[in-house]
Amino acid sequence: MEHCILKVALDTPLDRFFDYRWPTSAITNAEGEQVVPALPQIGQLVLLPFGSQQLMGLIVAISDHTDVPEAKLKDALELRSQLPGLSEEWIALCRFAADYYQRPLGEVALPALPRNLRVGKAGTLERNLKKLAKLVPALDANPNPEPPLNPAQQAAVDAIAGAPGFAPSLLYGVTGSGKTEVYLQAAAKILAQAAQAQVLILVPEINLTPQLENNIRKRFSGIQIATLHSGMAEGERLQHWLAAHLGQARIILGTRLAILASLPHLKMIVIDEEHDPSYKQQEGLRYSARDLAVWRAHQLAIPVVLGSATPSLESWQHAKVGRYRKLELRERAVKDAVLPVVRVINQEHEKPKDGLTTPLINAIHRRLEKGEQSLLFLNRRGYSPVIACDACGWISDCTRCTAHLVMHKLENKLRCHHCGYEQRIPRHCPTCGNIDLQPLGRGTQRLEEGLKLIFPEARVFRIDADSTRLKGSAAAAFDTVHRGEVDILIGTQMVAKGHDFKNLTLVGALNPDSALFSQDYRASERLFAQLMQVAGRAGRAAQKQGGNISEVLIQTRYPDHPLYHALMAHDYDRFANDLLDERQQACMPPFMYQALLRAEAKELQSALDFLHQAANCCAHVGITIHEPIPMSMTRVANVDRAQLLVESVSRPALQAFLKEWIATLRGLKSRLKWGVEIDPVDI
DNA sequence: AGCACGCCGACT
DNA sequence: GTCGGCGTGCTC
Repeated sequence: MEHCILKVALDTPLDRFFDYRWPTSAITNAEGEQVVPALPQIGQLVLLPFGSQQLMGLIVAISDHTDVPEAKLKDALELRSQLPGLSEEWIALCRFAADYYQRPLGEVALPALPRNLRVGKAGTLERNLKKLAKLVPALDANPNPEPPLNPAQQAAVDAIAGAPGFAPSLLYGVTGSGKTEVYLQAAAKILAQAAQAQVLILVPEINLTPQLENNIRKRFSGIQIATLHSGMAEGERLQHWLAAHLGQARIILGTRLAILASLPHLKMIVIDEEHDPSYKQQEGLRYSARDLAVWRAHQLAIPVVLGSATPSLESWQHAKVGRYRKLELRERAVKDAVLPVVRVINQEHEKPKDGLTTPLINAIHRRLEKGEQSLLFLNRRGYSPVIACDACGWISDCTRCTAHLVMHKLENKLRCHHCGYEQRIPRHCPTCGNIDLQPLGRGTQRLEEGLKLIFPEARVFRIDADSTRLKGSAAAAFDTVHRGEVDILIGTQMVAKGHDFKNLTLVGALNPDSALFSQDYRASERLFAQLMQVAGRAGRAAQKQGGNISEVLIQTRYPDHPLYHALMAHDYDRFANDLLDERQQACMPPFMYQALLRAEAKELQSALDFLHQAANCCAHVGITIHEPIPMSMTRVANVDRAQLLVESVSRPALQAFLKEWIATLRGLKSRLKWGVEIDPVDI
């Protein structure tokens, strides 16, 4: 019998391919019939015996010889020939990501596929393919009536959809400036240019931006739209993935994981809110969907649009030096909309009562009188971040983490937000017995309690991760606000994204100061974006006759901080340029390339020892290796974590060093858990 | 990473 | 007597 050799990538940390036999001449099957096996192709999936388990592998090469000894070589079990193979471009994308993030190809490519494709039986796949074939795709990609654009929007659409080849654009415009309309009309043009063209639109979190999905579906009611995000059920996920892979879905809307979808006719990528931290995966393969999107666009020579009111400094710098075209939308495109007035309230002069200063309380009163809504933004859930005993100094620390137990009064629980530990709130101090335990600080629950006392007649409503724990309840909560059944909305960062509250004219930001002096140098950049975004919830349709001007009031102890000044002046340009200058002078990203080696162990010292050993095990010319340090939150769930920062002004030099370094570290055979992160965002 | 094999402690 | 702890070695 004749065979060929399949070179296969597998989802294992072993950085090599595995060889398997596949028959190329007729064989006898179980029923005793002679059958000719399917001809394998690069990009197809195969089911394989691997050790004692069965795994799905991706064929990356087909050959007629192998260096693997005959005794070790095994036969592949099943070829998934029903499914068109993954394209060479897709494999190249995975290979790039694998190289860039220093992982084996199989660890990138296979987890990027729907689980049902990897572990499911052939029958599941066939059923899904049949279901899709029945769904005859409507092929009318013409958009429904499009609203007129202002000149800046029109120029942006023309620039994006008119330029052939790789053309990255930074679409810079405040909330309400009409970025979405630019995406939609640019997408319409791209879809019109080629009969099969696909457009990928990435959003930070799909569940928080249902309005965008609705807009897309309404506009393009004639074509199939696929959505891809982590909250989907596996069956649904497979359906949508297949629709994209087979080219049936013409618009693909998804979160960061959608950047690794198979899109055979991809002609444009949009990254909405490109600065958003959720584009960076924070576990496993820590990739940046935004960066991969730009690479993918470059690979395919297609346009990519990065949209934001507060672009990341990385993108800002690219635009500054001309690598990206900056397309600016200065006016608010929404009818009658004006920018909200942003003011700071000096907390040193105006002492807050129940967390609220008098000017803020008065501003809320004015909205209540006019029947308008107010939003109070407090990025801290629970009742109070910690409770303490006045008598002996005991505080509610988590025994398993370097963190406080947060008081959740409604559930009568102390809860660790990092490891999930919870206990009843103690009636008296566990060390001295004092019954007078004090909640320190203020979370959304406590703010809600205070507001109900100050405004007994108002309908106060809270939206945070606790109030929306049940699936689907977040959407219901937002609907309640949209229906006008809420006067005062309290929310964490959950409310900052996407939602356009028509009747909301006041936003109060409580206690944002801590980010100003954070260890993390990116904290102020994030704070600006967050405040800008939450400010954008107000004032989209404000200033109807008799209505209040939309107002954003920030309670701070540092009213003169440049960040607040820039916010009041709506001047992100200056803020970003100043930050970039600082970064350049301090040799920080984007003027420096970084990687982080993390280690975890039961004892902090063994993690630090490993990192010290790592720091001294390799030659490093042109690479700076910093001192190993415990992570700022050292212990989580009884595991101590430490990290080692590595940086270079040359990315190729850093990449080359890392490759060698990681190989050496693997050779150390250390028993503790470690990993390397490229372009870390929180250090 | 899984997973099996392998050699030493407390239990029906 | 065996169930099970996790050390180490392999996966085409």
